[in-house]
This record gives sequence, C-alpha cells and structure tokens, in this order.
Amino acid sequence: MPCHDSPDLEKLDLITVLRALADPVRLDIVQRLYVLGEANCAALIGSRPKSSMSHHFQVLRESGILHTRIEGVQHHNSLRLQELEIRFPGLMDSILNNTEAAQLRRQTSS
Amino acid sequence: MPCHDSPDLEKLDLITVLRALADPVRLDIVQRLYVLGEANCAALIGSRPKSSMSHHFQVLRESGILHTRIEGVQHHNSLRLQELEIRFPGLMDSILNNTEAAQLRRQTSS
DNA sequence: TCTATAGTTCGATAACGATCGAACTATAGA
DNA sequence: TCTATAGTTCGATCGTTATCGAACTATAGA
Repeated sequence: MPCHDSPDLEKLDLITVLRALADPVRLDIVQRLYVLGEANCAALIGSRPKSSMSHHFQVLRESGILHTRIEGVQHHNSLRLQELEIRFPGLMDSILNNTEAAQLRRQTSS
Repeated sequence: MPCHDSPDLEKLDLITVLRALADPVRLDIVQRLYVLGEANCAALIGSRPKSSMSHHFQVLRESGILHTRIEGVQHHNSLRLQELEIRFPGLMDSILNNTEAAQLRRQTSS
C-alpha cells in the first residue's frame, strides 16, 4: 500500500507543528479530518486551486500531522492522532477542542 | 499601576495565539516566563537587540499570551495563564509541557 | 539638572510563506 | 490506446514578518 513518507515520531518538532497549525486553511483541513476520520484532498478543498491545497497538505505531512495513504488515483489523508499523542501529549486534543468549529459544536449541542 | 493594554478574553483568537507561539524566540520567552513567573525584558533577552525583543513582546501581548505591568522603568511580564485556560482550556498546559525545555526537565528529573 | 537605564518606535532590508496558473505524472476506466 | 481524474511540481508574485541600527521617551537616581 503506497503512501507519502511521514517523518518519524522522534523527529517531530513542536515549533514546526505549531506553525503548520497556525494557518486558517490548514487548521480547517485538520478540523475536518478530525470529524471525517479520513478523506481525500477533493473532500477537503473548498474552491481553492489544487496547487494551493497540495502545498498545505505537504506542510501538514512534513510536520507530521497527517498521513497520506495512496490508493490508485486518490490520496486518503488522516491525522496521526495516536502518534502525536505519544510525542506531544494533550496537544492535538487541546487544539482540536478549541477551534471555532469545536466551540460552535459545543454551543449548538447544549 | 500602569500597564500595556491586553486584549479581552473573548477577543483572543486561536490562530493568532498559535502563530505567536510558533516562533522559537517567542516560545523560549514563554517557556522562561512559565518557570520564572514574572520577569522584565532584560531577564528574557539573550544577546538580541532590544528592538527585536520589543517586537516579540508586542506580538505576545497583542495575541493575549502575556501581560505587561509597568513599574517605573521596568516592564514586568507574566503569562495570562488563568485567562488563557478559560478561553482555550488545556492549550497552554499542553504546549508548555511539550517544549524542549520541558522534555529536558523530565529527563533530568527522572 | 544631568545621566544612566529600560523599553518603544521608526525605517530599511531580507527571508519566508501563501497563492495561483500552467505544465507534468500517474492511475483508472472506456 | 485514449481520455478523464487526482494530485504534484515549477515558477512567479505578493504580502507578511523577523531582524537590526538609530533615534526617541520616560523614569529613577545622583
């Protein structure tokens, strides 16, 4: 099962991860992936050009936040939540629970 | 007791906070403040010029991460941990516990 | 009043990163 | 083999930001 290279756990760098998440487009992608579990690029692109999205996925991949499994023509992306939890305990939880989307979810469900 | 303006809690933005923390110099300042509690700029500056540091403190202040209390000539900086905990539960904890400095502390104390 | 100290502001520069169109690669299906 | 689809790579542009020296402000203390 082919896939893009993902950096090893030990090599993940907090600054790099924070910088990857500190962008509205990428945080949106991450938030959607959190809800969807796995998705191809098309499902996560709004109306932006493919080249822009490819760039953001690359940043997220290289920072270690997501993993890309390639199946034929489609690239299936998913968050590396378990691994991130080992490397940076609590980090992704605290960010995913504090996105605007998460705060909206809390509001509407209460 | 004079001080720099700090943005209101509701106005704090996750992306802005993450971007402020996603810089090695600033994350180092924040990490030191976490250990020291309160410190003036001089205590947090390495060998960098004052104007660079003033810039980083401004970014941290405007993002809502730190508060600056002015006492005479000195500016006493401290993290707004309690307020940040209310606005973004768990966020600062998870970041402060995952800095390189924190990981070093854990290694040497075990 | 003079001086030293602490920090800000200003202006310039340089590096980085987001954005996007166009060309390219690779796979699936007809 | 041809075509459509999914995504990458390349190159250019543009806005943002880090860096720093120099000038400035304000307070404390002699």
